[in-house]
Amino acid sequence: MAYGYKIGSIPITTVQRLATYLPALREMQRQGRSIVSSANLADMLRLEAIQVRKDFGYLEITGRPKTGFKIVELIEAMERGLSWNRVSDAILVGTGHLGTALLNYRGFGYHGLNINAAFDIAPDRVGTVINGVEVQHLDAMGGSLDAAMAILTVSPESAQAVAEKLVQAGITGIWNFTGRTLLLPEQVIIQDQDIAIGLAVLSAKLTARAREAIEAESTLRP
Amino acid sequence: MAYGYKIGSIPITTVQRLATYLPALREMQRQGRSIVSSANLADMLRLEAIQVRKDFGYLEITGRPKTGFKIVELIEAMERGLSWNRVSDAILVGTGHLGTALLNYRGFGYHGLNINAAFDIAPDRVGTVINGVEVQHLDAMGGSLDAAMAILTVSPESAQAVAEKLVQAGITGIWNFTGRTLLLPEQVIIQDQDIAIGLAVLSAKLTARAREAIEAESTLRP
DNA sequence: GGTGTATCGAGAAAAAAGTATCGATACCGT
DNA sequence: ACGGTATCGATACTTTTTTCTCGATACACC
Ligand SMILES: NC(=O)c1ccc[n+]([C@@H]2O[C@H](COP(=O)([O-])OP(=O)(O)OC[C@H]3O[C@@H](n4cnc5c(N)ncnc54)[C@H](O)[C@@H]3O)[C@@H](O)[C@H]2O)c1
Ligand SMILES: NC(=O)c1ccc[n+]([C@@H]2O[C@H](COP(=O)([O-])OP(=O)(O)OC[C@H]3O[C@@H](n4cnc5c(N)ncnc54)[C@H](O)[C@@H]3O)[C@@H](O)[C@H]2O)c1
Repeated sequence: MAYGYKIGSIPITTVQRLATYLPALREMQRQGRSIVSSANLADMLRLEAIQVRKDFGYLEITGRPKTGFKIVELIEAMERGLSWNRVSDAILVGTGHLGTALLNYRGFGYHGLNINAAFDIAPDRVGTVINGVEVQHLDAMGGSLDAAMAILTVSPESAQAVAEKLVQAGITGIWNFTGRTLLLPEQVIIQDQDIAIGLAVLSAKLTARAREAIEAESTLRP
Repeated sequence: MAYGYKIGSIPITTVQRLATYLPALREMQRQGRSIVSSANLADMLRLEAIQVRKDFGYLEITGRPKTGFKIVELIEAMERGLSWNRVSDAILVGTGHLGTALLNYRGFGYHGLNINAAFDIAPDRVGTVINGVEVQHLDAMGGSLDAAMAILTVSPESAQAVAEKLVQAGITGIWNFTGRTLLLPEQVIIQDQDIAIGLAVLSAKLTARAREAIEAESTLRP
Protein backbone atom coordinates (compact mmCIF):
# COMPACT_ATOMS: atom_id res chain seq x y z
CA MET A 1 0.00 0.00 0.00
CA ALA A 2 1.30 3.37 -1.02
CA TYR A 3 -0.04 5.23 1.96
CA GLY A 4 -2.09 4.04 4.89
CA TYR A 5 -5.82 3.81 4.51
CA LYS A 6 -6.38 3.98 8.20
CA ILE A 7 -5.69 6.26 11.10
CA GLY A 8 -5.33 4.06 14.10
CA SER A 9 -8.12 1.63 13.45
CA ILE A 10 -10.46 4.11 11.76
CA PRO A 11 -10.68 4.32 7.97
CA ILE A 12 -9.75 7.71 6.58
CA THR A 13 -13.05 7.98 4.75
CA THR A 14 -14.76 7.64 8.10
CA VAL A 15 -12.59 10.30 9.68
CA GLN A 16 -13.51 12.63 6.84
CA ARG A 17 -17.19 12.11 7.40
CA LEU A 18 -16.84 12.43 11.16
CA ALA A 19 -15.40 15.86 10.53
CA THR A 20 -18.63 16.83 8.82
CA TYR A 21 -20.90 15.28 11.43
CA LEU A 22 -19.38 17.32 14.19
CA PRO A 23 -20.52 20.81 13.17
CA ALA A 24 -23.96 19.45 12.32
CA LEU A 25 -24.20 17.92 15.78
CA ARG A 26 -23.02 21.11 17.44
CA GLU A 27 -25.62 23.05 15.53
CA MET A 28 -28.36 20.70 16.72
CA GLN A 29 -27.12 20.98 20.25
CA ARG A 30 -27.30 24.75 19.95
CA GLN A 31 -30.89 24.38 18.85
CA GLY A 32 -31.68 22.49 22.02
CA ARG A 33 -31.83 18.99 20.61
CA SER A 34 -30.28 16.21 22.61
CA ILE A 35 -30.94 13.09 20.57
CA VAL A 36 -30.47 12.23 16.94
CA SER A 37 -30.95 9.12 14.86
CA SER A 38 -28.68 7.93 12.11
CA ALA A 39 -31.45 8.64 9.61
CA ASN A 40 -31.76 12.22 10.84
CA LEU A 41 -28.09 12.90 10.42
CA ALA A 42 -27.99 11.16 7.09
CA ASP A 43 -30.76 13.31 5.68
CA MET A 44 -29.02 16.39 6.90
CA LEU A 45 -25.74 15.44 5.27
CA ARG A 46 -26.98 13.81 2.07
CA LEU A 47 -25.76 10.38 3.14
CA GLU A 48 -27.28 6.99 3.90
CA ALA A 49 -28.30 6.09 7.43
CA ILE A 50 -26.35 2.84 7.23
CA GLN A 51 -23.17 4.70 6.55
CA VAL A 52 -23.64 7.00 9.48
CA ARG A 53 -24.23 4.05 11.78
CA LYS A 54 -21.25 2.22 10.39
CA ASP A 55 -19.08 5.27 11.01
CA PHE A 56 -20.35 5.53 14.56
CA GLY A 57 -19.49 1.88 14.96
CA TYR A 58 -15.82 2.84 15.02
CA LEU A 59 -16.35 5.03 18.04
CA GLU A 60 -17.01 3.70 21.50
CA ILE A 61 -20.63 4.55 21.70
CA THR A 62 -23.94 2.79 21.54
CA GLY A 63 -27.22 4.17 20.34
CA ARG A 64 -30.60 3.14 21.58
CA PRO A 65 -33.15 1.45 19.38
CA LYS A 66 -36.22 3.53 18.62
CA THR A 67 -34.57 6.77 19.74
CA GLY A 68 -31.08 7.14 18.42
CA PHE A 69 -27.88 8.58 19.82
CA LYS A 70 -27.35 11.14 22.53
CA ILE A 71 -25.73 14.10 20.85
CA VAL A 72 -23.50 14.87 23.81
CA GLU A 73 -22.14 11.34 23.85
CA LEU A 74 -21.57 11.42 20.12
CA ILE A 75 -19.58 14.62 20.26
CA GLU A 76 -17.54 13.39 23.17
CA ALA A 77 -16.85 10.07 21.52
CA MET A 78 -15.68 11.74 18.35
CA GLU A 79 -13.40 14.12 20.14
CA ARG A 80 -12.01 11.29 22.19
CA GLY A 81 -11.63 8.90 19.27
CA LEU A 82 -9.84 11.43 17.16
CA SER A 83 -8.06 13.43 19.84
CA TRP A 84 -9.71 16.67 18.89
CA ASN A 85 -10.34 17.49 22.49
CA ARG A 86 -7.19 19.51 22.91
CA VAL A 87 -6.07 22.60 21.07
CA SER A 88 -3.16 22.18 18.72
CA ASP A 89 -0.89 25.01 17.77
CA ALA A 90 0.22 25.80 14.27
CA ILE A 91 2.29 28.33 12.44
CA LEU A 92 1.42 29.79 9.05
CA VAL A 93 3.91 30.58 6.32
CA GLY A 94 3.00 32.84 3.42
CA THR A 95 0.70 35.69 4.36
CA GLY A 96 -0.63 36.49 0.89
CA HIS A 97 -4.28 36.45 -0.07
CA LEU A 98 -4.97 32.94 1.07
CA GLY A 99 -2.76 33.08 4.15
CA THR A 100 -4.49 36.25 5.27
CA ALA A 101 -7.90 34.67 4.78
CA LEU A 102 -6.88 31.70 6.92
CA LEU A 103 -5.42 33.93 9.63
CA ASN A 104 -8.75 35.72 9.76
CA TYR A 105 -10.82 32.56 9.77
CA ARG A 106 -12.85 32.31 12.93
CA GLY A 107 -13.80 28.70 12.35
CA PHE A 108 -10.47 27.29 13.51
CA GLY A 109 -11.33 27.89 17.13
CA TYR A 110 -14.03 25.33 16.64
CA HIS A 111 -11.60 22.83 15.26
CA GLY A 112 -9.14 23.16 18.06
CA LEU A 113 -6.56 24.94 15.96
CA ASN A 114 -4.60 27.96 17.08
CA ILE A 115 -2.25 29.81 14.77
CA ASN A 116 0.39 31.31 17.02
CA ALA A 117 2.90 32.65 14.52
CA ALA A 118 3.06 33.80 10.91
CA PHE A 119 5.99 34.14 8.55
CA ASP A 120 6.74 35.71 5.19
CA ILE A 121 9.68 37.23 3.36
CA ALA A 122 8.11 40.17 1.53
CA PRO A 123 9.30 43.40 3.19
CA ASP A 124 5.82 44.87 3.04
CA ARG A 125 4.38 41.89 4.90
CA VAL A 126 6.92 41.43 7.64
CA GLY A 127 5.99 43.51 10.67
CA THR A 128 2.30 43.80 9.86
CA VAL A 129 -0.24 42.35 12.24
CA ILE A 130 -3.04 40.13 10.94
CA ASN A 131 -5.81 39.28 13.32
CA GLY A 132 -3.52 39.70 16.30
CA VAL A 133 -0.61 37.72 14.89
CA GLU A 134 2.53 39.60 13.92
CA VAL A 135 4.15 38.55 10.67
CA GLN A 136 7.81 37.68 11.19
CA HIS A 137 10.56 37.21 8.66
CA LEU A 138 11.06 33.59 7.71
CA ASP A 139 14.74 33.85 8.64
CA ALA A 140 13.65 34.58 12.20
CA MET A 141 12.06 31.15 12.43
CA GLY A 142 14.20 29.45 15.03
CA GLY A 143 14.59 25.81 15.79
CA SER A 144 12.18 25.79 18.70
CA LEU A 145 8.75 26.54 17.38
CA ASP A 146 5.79 26.30 19.66
CA ALA A 147 3.89 24.16 17.18
CA ALA A 148 4.04 20.80 15.45
CA MET A 149 1.94 21.82 12.50
CA ALA A 150 2.55 24.33 9.75
CA ILE A 151 0.09 25.80 7.30
CA LEU A 152 1.84 26.35 3.99
CA THR A 153 0.43 29.13 1.84
CA VAL A 154 3.48 30.49 0.05
CA SER A 155 3.65 30.80 -3.71
CA PRO A 156 3.99 27.43 -5.44
CA GLU A 157 7.55 28.11 -6.58
CA SER A 158 8.79 28.46 -3.02
CA ALA A 159 6.75 25.60 -1.63
CA GLN A 160 9.38 22.86 -1.64
CA ALA A 161 12.19 25.03 -0.31
CA VAL A 162 10.08 26.49 2.48
CA ALA A 163 8.75 23.05 3.39
CA GLU A 164 12.28 21.75 3.83
CA LYS A 165 13.03 24.66 6.09
CA LEU A 166 9.97 23.85 8.15
CA VAL A 167 11.09 20.29 8.61
CA GLN A 168 14.47 21.49 9.79
CA ALA A 169 12.71 23.68 12.33
CA GLY A 170 11.00 20.62 13.77
CA ILE A 171 7.59 20.74 12.08
CA THR A 172 6.08 17.26 11.78
CA GLY A 173 2.83 18.00 9.98
CA ILE A 174 2.30 20.26 6.99
CA TRP A 175 -1.05 21.41 5.69
CA ASN A 176 -0.14 22.18 2.13
CA PHE A 177 -2.31 24.64 0.21
CA THR A 178 0.17 25.30 -2.59
CA GLY A 179 -0.97 22.64 -5.01
CA ARG A 180 2.62 21.47 -5.39
CA THR A 181 3.58 18.02 -4.24
CA LEU A 182 6.12 18.21 -1.46
CA LEU A 183 8.88 15.64 -1.32
CA LEU A 184 9.99 15.30 2.27
CA PRO A 185 11.24 12.62 4.67
CA GLU A 186 8.42 10.19 5.17
CA GLN A 187 8.10 10.77 8.89
CA VAL A 188 6.66 14.17 8.04
CA ILE A 189 2.91 14.05 7.59
CA ILE A 190 1.69 16.03 4.64
CA GLN A 191 -1.91 16.90 4.03
CA ASP A 192 -2.53 18.35 0.60
CA GLN A 193 -5.37 20.81 0.35
CA ASP A 194 -5.50 21.18 -3.39
CA ILE A 195 -8.58 23.06 -4.49
CA ALA A 196 -7.85 22.16 -8.09
CA ILE A 197 -9.07 18.66 -7.25
CA GLY A 198 -12.45 19.87 -6.14
CA LEU A 199 -12.75 22.09 -9.16
CA ALA A 200 -11.80 19.26 -11.47
CA VAL A 201 -14.43 16.96 -10.03
CA LEU A 202 -17.09 19.61 -10.20
CA SER A 203 -16.39 20.64 -13.77
CA ALA A 204 -16.10 17.04 -14.88
CA LYS A 205 -19.47 16.28 -13.33
CA LEU A 206 -20.98 19.35 -14.93
CA THR A 207 -19.80 18.48 -18.40
CA ALA A 208 -20.85 14.87 -17.94
CA ARG A 209 -24.29 16.03 -16.89
CA ALA A 210 -24.49 18.40 -19.85
CA ARG A 211 -23.50 15.59 -22.21
CA GLU A 212 -26.18 13.33 -20.76
CA ALA A 213 -28.78 16.03 -21.24
CA ILE A 214 -27.86 16.45 -24.88
CA GLU A 215 -27.96 12.72 -25.51
CA ALA A 216 -31.33 12.40 -23.81
CA GLU A 217 -32.71 15.15 -25.99
CA SER A 218 -31.38 13.70 -29.22
CA THR A 219 -32.94 10.30 -28.48
CA LEU A 220 -36.20 12.06 -27.73
CA ARG A 221 -36.26 13.72 -31.15
CA PRO A 222 -34.66 11.37 -33.61
CA MET B 1 -25.27 3.89 -3.96
CA ALA B 2 -25.84 7.25 -2.32
CA TYR B 3 -23.97 9.23 -4.91
CA GLY B 4 -22.22 8.12 -8.07
CA TYR B 5 -18.71 6.83 -7.84
CA LYS B 6 -18.01 7.55 -11.44
CA ILE B 7 -18.00 10.47 -13.80
CA GLY B 8 -18.86 9.07 -17.20
CA SER B 9 -16.82 5.91 -17.07
CA ILE B 10 -13.96 7.31 -15.01
CA PRO B 11 -13.78 6.71 -11.26
CA ILE B 12 -13.82 9.87 -9.20
CA THR B 13 -10.63 8.88 -7.45
CA THR B 14 -8.98 8.77 -10.83
CA VAL B 15 -10.32 12.19 -11.79
CA GLN B 16 -8.91 13.55 -8.56
CA ARG B 17 -5.48 12.21 -9.32
CA LEU B 18 -5.61 13.35 -12.92
CA ALA B 19 -6.10 16.85 -11.58
CA THR B 20 -2.79 16.57 -9.79
CA TYR B 21 -0.94 15.01 -12.71
CA LEU B 22 -1.77 17.90 -14.96
CA PRO B 23 0.24 20.68 -13.30
CA ALA B 24 3.16 18.31 -12.81
CA LEU B 25 3.10 17.48 -16.50
CA ARG B 26 2.87 21.13 -17.48
CA GLU B 27 5.83 21.89 -15.26
CA MET B 28 7.88 19.17 -16.97
CA GLN B 29 6.89 20.47 -20.34
CA ARG B 30 8.05 23.92 -19.33
CA GLN B 31 11.37 22.39 -18.39
CA GLY B 32 11.74 21.02 -21.90
CA ARG B 33 10.88 17.40 -21.20
CA SER B 34 8.71 15.59 -23.70
CA ILE B 35 8.46 12.05 -22.33
CA VAL B 36 7.66 10.66 -18.92
CA SER B 37 7.22 7.18 -17.52
CA SER B 38 4.61 6.13 -15.01
CA ALA B 39 7.38 5.55 -12.48
CA ASN B 40 8.70 9.08 -12.99
CA LEU B 41 5.34 10.65 -12.35
CA ALA B 42 4.66 8.37 -9.43
CA ASP B 43 7.88 9.38 -7.70
CA MET B 44 7.06 13.00 -8.25
CA LEU B 45 3.59 12.66 -6.75
CA ARG B 46 4.23 10.15 -3.99
CA LEU B 47 2.17 7.45 -5.68
CA GLU B 48 2.75 4.02 -7.13
CA ALA B 49 3.59 3.59 -10.79
CA ILE B 50 0.85 1.02 -11.23
CA GLN B 51 -1.74 3.46 -10.12
CA VAL B 52 -0.58 6.09 -12.53
CA ARG B 53 -0.72 3.63 -15.40
CA LYS B 54 -4.14 2.41 -14.38
CA ASP B 55 -5.38 5.99 -14.30
CA PHE B 56 -3.96 6.62 -17.74
CA GLY B 57 -5.75 3.51 -18.88
CA TYR B 58 -9.03 5.39 -18.62
CA LEU B 59 -7.84 7.92 -21.15
CA GLU B 60 -7.46 7.20 -24.83
CA ILE B 61 -3.71 7.04 -24.92
CA THR B 62 -1.01 4.44 -25.17
CA GLY B 63 2.46 4.62 -23.79
CA ARG B 64 5.47 2.94 -25.27
CA PRO B 65 7.38 0.22 -23.49
CA LYS B 66 10.88 1.19 -22.41
CA THR B 67 10.23 4.91 -22.86
CA GLY B 68 6.93 5.99 -21.40
CA PHE B 69 4.27 8.50 -22.41
CA LYS B 70 4.52 11.60 -24.56
CA ILE B 71 3.71 14.48 -22.28
CA VAL B 72 1.86 16.40 -24.97
CA GLU B 73 -0.40 13.46 -25.68
CA LEU B 74 -1.06 12.95 -22.00
CA ILE B 75 -2.09 16.53 -21.44
CA GLU B 76 -4.31 16.50 -24.50
CA ALA B 77 -5.92 13.23 -23.54
CA MET B 78 -6.66 14.49 -20.03
CA GLU B 79 -8.16 17.72 -21.23
CA ARG B 80 -10.22 15.84 -23.77
CA GLY B 81 -11.31 13.10 -21.40
CA LEU B 82 -12.36 15.57 -18.74
CA SER B 83 -13.51 18.42 -20.94
CA TRP B 84 -11.10 20.88 -19.46
CA ASN B 85 -10.16 22.13 -22.89
CA ARG B 86 -12.67 24.94 -22.81
CA VAL B 87 -13.04 27.78 -20.38
CA SER B 88 -16.02 27.66 -18.07
CA ASP B 89 -17.50 30.72 -16.50
CA ALA B 90 -18.46 31.04 -12.88
CA ILE B 91 -19.83 33.62 -10.52
CA LEU B 92 -18.71 34.12 -6.94
CA VAL B 93 -20.98 34.99 -4.03
CA GLY B 94 -19.57 36.30 -0.78
CA THR B 95 -16.58 38.59 -1.20
CA GLY B 96 -15.18 38.32 2.29
CA HIS B 97 -11.70 37.13 3.16
CA LEU B 98 -11.93 33.85 1.33
CA GLY B 99 -13.93 35.16 -1.61
CA THR B 100 -11.41 37.93 -2.13
CA ALA B 101 -8.55 35.43 -2.06
CA LEU B 102 -10.26 33.30 -4.69
CA LEU B 103 -11.00 36.33 -6.88
CA ASN B 104 -7.32 37.17 -6.75
CA TYR B 105 -6.15 33.64 -7.42
CA ARG B 106 -4.18 33.51 -10.64
CA GLY B 107 -4.24 29.72 -10.82
CA PHE B 108 -7.78 29.48 -12.14
CA GLY B 109 -6.70 30.54 -15.60
CA TYR B 110 -4.78 27.31 -15.70
CA HIS B 111 -7.83 25.30 -14.76
CA GLY B 112 -10.06 26.84 -17.38
CA LEU B 113 -12.10 28.77 -14.90
CA ASN B 114 -13.17 32.38 -15.34
CA ILE B 115 -15.01 34.30 -12.64
CA ASN B 116 -17.10 36.84 -14.48
CA ALA B 117 -19.24 38.27 -11.69
CA ALA B 118 -19.19 38.69 -7.93
CA PHE B 119 -21.99 39.33 -5.47
CA ASP B 120 -22.37 40.34 -1.84
CA ILE B 121 -24.85 42.19 0.30
CA ALA B 122 -22.64 44.21 2.63
CA PRO B 123 -22.88 47.89 1.69
CA ASP B 124 -19.15 48.36 2.03
CA ARG B 125 -18.49 45.52 -0.41
CA VAL B 126 -20.98 46.29 -3.12
CA GLY B 127 -19.47 48.59 -5.70
CA THR B 128 -15.86 47.74 -4.96
CA VAL B 129 -13.73 46.16 -7.65
CA ILE B 130 -11.65 43.08 -6.88
CA ASN B 131 -9.13 42.00 -9.46
CA GLY B 132 -11.15 43.58 -12.22
CA VAL B 133 -14.51 42.21 -11.15
CA GLU B 134 -17.07 44.61 -9.75
CA VAL B 135 -19.00 43.42 -6.74
CA GLN B 136 -22.75 43.65 -7.31
CA HIS B 137 -25.57 43.44 -4.85
CA LEU B 138 -27.04 39.96 -4.62
CA ASP B 139 -30.49 41.35 -5.37
CA ALA B 140 -29.16 42.47 -8.76
CA MET B 141 -28.53 38.86 -9.69
CA GLY B 142 -31.00 38.32 -12.51
CA GLY B 143 -32.30 35.13 -13.99
CA SER B 144 -29.89 35.07 -16.90
CA LEU B 145 -26.41 34.62 -15.54
CA ASP B 146 -23.55 34.06 -17.89
CA ALA B 147 -22.35 31.05 -15.96
CA ALA B 148 -23.45 27.58 -14.92
CA MET B 149 -21.21 27.39 -11.86
CA ALA B 150 -21.20 29.40 -8.66
CA ILE B 151 -18.52 29.65 -6.03
CA LEU B 152 -20.14 29.99 -2.65
CA THR B 153 -18.11 31.82 -0.02
CA VAL B 154 -20.74 33.54 2.08
CA SER B 155 -20.93 33.13 5.83
CA PRO B 156 -22.18 29.71 6.88
CA GLU B 157 -25.46 31.06 8.23
CA SER B 158 -26.47 32.43 4.83
CA ALA B 159 -25.23 29.45 2.85
CA GLN B 160 -28.50 27.55 2.41
CA ALA B 161 -30.59 30.61 1.59
CA VAL B 162 -28.10 31.99 -0.91
CA ALA B 163 -27.70 28.57 -2.51
CA GLU B 164 -31.44 28.34 -3.10
CA LYS B 165 -31.35 31.74 -4.73
CA LEU B 166 -28.53 30.58 -6.98
CA VAL B 167 -30.55 27.60 -8.10
CA GLN B 168 -33.47 29.86 -8.94
CA ALA B 169 -31.14 31.97 -11.02
CA GLY B 170 -30.23 28.92 -13.10
CA ILE B 171 -26.98 27.81 -11.51
CA THR B 172 -26.44 24.06 -11.95
CA GLY B 173 -23.15 23.55 -10.13
CA ILE B 174 -22.11 24.96 -6.76
CA TRP B 175 -18.62 24.90 -5.37
CA ASN B 176 -19.38 25.17 -1.70
CA PHE B 177 -16.70 26.53 0.62
CA THR B 178 -18.97 27.26 3.55
CA GLY B 179 -18.65 23.97 5.35
CA ARG B 180 -22.43 23.74 5.61
CA THR B 181 -24.24 20.94 3.83
CA LEU B 182 -26.55 22.34 1.20
CA LEU B 183 -29.89 20.67 0.65
CA LEU B 184 -30.96 21.35 -2.90
CA PRO B 185 -32.81 19.62 -5.74
CA GLU B 186 -30.74 16.68 -6.79
CA GLN B 187 -30.17 17.88 -10.32
CA VAL B 188 -27.90 20.55 -8.86
CA ILE B 189 -24.34 19.38 -8.57
CA ILE B 190 -22.70 20.33 -5.32
CA GLN B 191 -19.01 20.09 -4.65
CA ASP B 192 -18.12 20.61 -1.03
CA GLN B 193 -14.74 22.14 -0.37
CA ASP B 194 -14.60 21.74 3.37
CA ILE B 195 -11.19 22.50 4.74
CA ALA B 196 -12.23 21.14 8.11
CA ILE B 197 -11.96 17.68 6.57
CA GLY B 198 -8.35 18.14 5.62
CA LEU B 199 -7.55 19.57 9.01
CA ALA B 200 -9.29 16.68 10.75
CA VAL B 201 -7.33 14.10 8.81
CA LEU B 202 -4.05 15.87 9.42
CA SER B 203 -4.54 16.31 13.13
CA ALA B 204 -5.83 12.77 13.52
CA LYS B 205 -2.72 11.48 11.75
CA LEU B 206 -0.49 13.67 13.89
CA THR B 207 -1.95 12.46 17.15
CA ALA B 208 -1.90 8.87 15.96
CA ARG B 209 1.76 9.28 15.07
CA ALA B 210 2.50 10.86 18.41
CA ARG B 211 0.74 8.01 20.20
CA GLU B 212 2.77 5.47 18.27
CA ALA B 213 5.97 7.24 19.21
CA ILE B 214 5.08 7.18 22.88
CA GLU B 215 4.19 3.50 22.77
CA ALA B 216 7.41 2.65 20.96
CA GLU B 217 9.39 4.50 23.59
CA SER B 218 7.65 2.83 26.52
CA THR B 219 8.28 -0.64 25.08
CA LEU B 220 11.90 0.33 24.64
CA ARG B 221 12.27 1.20 28.31
CA PRO B 222 10.02 -1.08 30.29
C1' DG C 1 21.32 -8.47 -35.69
C1' DG C 2 21.04 -10.43 -31.11
C1' DT C 3 20.52 -9.85 -26.17
C1' DG C 4 19.26 -7.45 -22.10
C1' DT C 5 16.16 -4.60 -19.81
C1' DA C 6 12.88 -0.98 -18.72
C1' DT C 7 8.33 -0.15 -19.39
C1' DC C 8 3.65 -0.86 -20.71
C1' DG C 9 -1.05 -2.96 -20.29
C1' DA C 10 -4.40 -6.67 -19.65
C1' DG C 11 -6.35 -9.58 -16.47
C1' DA C 12 -6.53 -11.56 -11.89
C1' DA C 13 -6.25 -11.08 -7.02
C1' DA C 14 -6.57 -8.52 -2.81
C1' DA C 15 -8.15 -4.92 -0.08
C1' DA C 16 -11.23 -1.50 1.14
C1' DA C 17 -15.47 0.81 1.15
C1' DG C 18 -20.15 0.81 0.92
C1' DT C 19 -24.85 -1.45 1.14
C1' DA C 20 -28.36 -4.81 2.44
C1' DT C 21 -30.53 -8.10 5.67
C1' DC C 22 -32.42 -9.19 9.76
C1' DG C 23 -32.84 -10.24 14.63
C1' DA C 24 -32.84 -7.57 18.98
C1' DT C 25 -34.23 -3.80 21.65
C1' DA C 26 -36.68 0.00 23.63
C1' DC C 27 -40.14 3.33 23.16
C1' DC C 28 -45.14 4.68 22.01
C1' DG C 29 -49.95 4.53 22.07
C1' DT C 30 -53.69 2.07 23.32
C1' DA D 1 -49.41 -4.72 29.96
C1' DC D 2 -49.17 -5.50 25.21
C1' DG D 3 -48.64 -5.22 20.36
C1' DG D 4 -46.74 -2.20 16.82
C1' DT D 5 -42.84 0.08 15.17
C1' DA D 6 -38.66 2.77 14.77
C1' DT D 7 -34.03 2.18 15.33
C1' DC D 8 -29.73 -0.01 16.32
C1' DG D 9 -25.86 -3.17 15.26
C1' DA D 10 -23.83 -7.56 13.88
C1' DT D 11 -23.05 -10.13 9.87
C1' DA D 12 -23.08 -11.07 5.13
C1' DC D 13 -22.89 -9.39 0.61
C1' DT D 14 -21.75 -6.20 -3.34
C1' DT D 15 -19.24 -2.88 -5.54
C1' DT D 16 -15.33 -0.21 -6.11
C1' DT D 17 -10.58 0.61 -5.76
C1' DT D 18 -5.99 -0.70 -5.36
C1' DT D 19 -2.27 -3.84 -6.05
C1' DC D 20 0.03 -7.79 -8.12
C1' DT D 21 1.56 -10.85 -11.90
C1' DC D 22 3.27 -11.60 -16.11
C1' DG D 23 3.66 -11.69 -21.04
C1' DA D 24 4.53 -8.30 -24.83
C1' DT D 25 7.04 -4.56 -26.75
C1' DA D 26 10.52 -1.31 -28.06
C1' DC D 27 14.73 0.78 -27.26
C1' DA D 28 19.96 0.50 -26.12
C1' DC D 29 24.07 -1.45 -26.26
C1' DC D 30 27.23 -4.44 -27.90
N1 LIG E 1 -5.61 32.67 -3.45
C1 LIG E 1 -6.29 31.56 -3.52
O1 LIG E 1 -7.50 31.59 -3.49
C2 LIG E 1 -5.62 30.24 -3.64
C3 LIG E 1 -6.38 29.13 -3.93
C4 LIG E 1 -5.77 27.89 -4.02
C5 LIG E 1 -4.45 27.76 -3.82
N2 LIG E 1 -3.70 28.83 -3.55
C6 LIG E 1 -2.29 28.64 -3.34
O2 LIG E 1 -1.95 29.19 -2.11
C7 LIG E 1 -0.69 29.79 -2.18
C8 LIG E 1 -0.80 31.24 -1.84
O3 LIG E 1 -1.71 31.86 -2.70
P1 LIG E 1 -1.99 33.40 -2.60
O4 LIG E 1 -3.09 33.72 -3.52
O5 LIG E 1 -2.13 33.79 -1.18
O6 LIG E 1 -0.65 34.01 -3.19
P2 LIG E 1 0.03 35.37 -2.82
O7 LIG E 1 1.01 35.66 -3.87
O8 LIG E 1 -0.99 36.37 -2.49
O9 LIG E 1 0.79 35.04 -1.47
C9 LIG E 1 1.96 34.33 -1.41
C10 LIG E 1 2.70 34.82 -0.19
O10 LIG E 1 3.82 33.98 0.05
C11 LIG E 1 4.92 34.79 0.34
N3 LIG E 1 6.13 34.06 -0.01
C12 LIG E 1 6.60 33.77 -1.24
N4 LIG E 1 7.75 33.10 -1.15
C13 LIG E 1 8.00 32.95 0.16
C14 LIG E 1 9.05 32.35 0.89
N5 LIG E 1 10.09 31.75 0.27
N6 LIG E 1 9.01 32.40 2.22
C15 LIG E 1 7.98 32.99 2.84
N7 LIG E 1 6.97 33.58 2.22
C16 LIG E 1 6.98 33.57 0.89
C17 LIG E 1 4.75 36.02 -0.47
O11 LIG E 1 5.49 37.10 0.08
C18 LIG E 1 3.24 36.22 -0.38
O12 LIG E 1 2.92 37.00 0.74
C19 LIG E 1 -0.20 29.58 -3.59
O13 LIG E 1 0.63 28.45 -3.61
C20 LIG E 1 -1.45 29.30 -4.36
O14 LIG E 1 -1.20 28.46 -5.44
C21 LIG E 1 -4.27 30.07 -3.45
N1 LIG F 1 -11.49 32.55 5.70
C1 LIG F 1 -11.11 31.29 5.55
O1 LIG F 1 -9.94 31.01 5.50
C2 LIG F 1 -12.13 30.20 5.42
C3 LIG F 1 -11.69 28.91 5.49
C4 LIG F 1 -12.59 27.87 5.35
C5 LIG F 1 -13.91 28.14 5.16
N2 LIG F 1 -14.34 29.38 5.12
C6 LIG F 1 -15.75 29.61 4.88
O2 LIG F 1 -15.90 30.48 3.80
C7 LIG F 1 -16.95 31.36 4.04
C8 LIG F 1 -16.45 32.77 3.97
O3 LIG F 1 -15.44 32.95 4.93
P1 LIG F 1 -14.76 34.33 5.11
O4 LIG F 1 -13.65 34.19 6.05
O5 LIG F 1 -14.47 34.93 3.79
O6 LIG F 1 -15.92 35.15 5.85
P2 LIG F 1 -16.20 36.69 5.76
O7 LIG F 1 -17.10 37.02 6.87
O8 LIG F 1 -14.93 37.43 5.60
O9 LIG F 1 -16.99 36.85 4.40
C9 LIG F 1 -18.31 36.50 4.23
C10 LIG F 1 -18.86 37.39 3.15
O10 LIG F 1 -20.15 36.93 2.77
C11 LIG F 1 -21.00 38.05 2.68
N3 LIG F 1 -22.36 37.61 2.92
C12 LIG F 1 -22.92 37.23 4.09
N4 LIG F 1 -24.20 36.90 3.90
C13 LIG F 1 -24.45 37.08 2.60
C14 LIG F 1 -25.61 36.94 1.80
N5 LIG F 1 -26.75 36.53 2.32
N6 LIG F 1 -25.51 37.23 0.49
C15 LIG F 1 -24.36 37.65 -0.04
N7 LIG F 1 -23.23 37.81 0.66
C16 LIG F 1 -23.29 37.54 1.97
C17 LIG F 1 -20.52 39.01 3.73
O11 LIG F 1 -20.92 40.32 3.41
C18 LIG F 1 -19.01 38.84 3.62
O12 LIG F 1 -18.47 39.70 2.65
C19 LIG F 1 -17.52 31.01 5.38
O13 LIG F 1 -18.61 30.16 5.18
C20 LIG F 1 -16.41 30.28 6.05
O14 LIG F 1 -16.89 29.30 6.94
C21 LIG F 1 -13.47 30.43 5.24
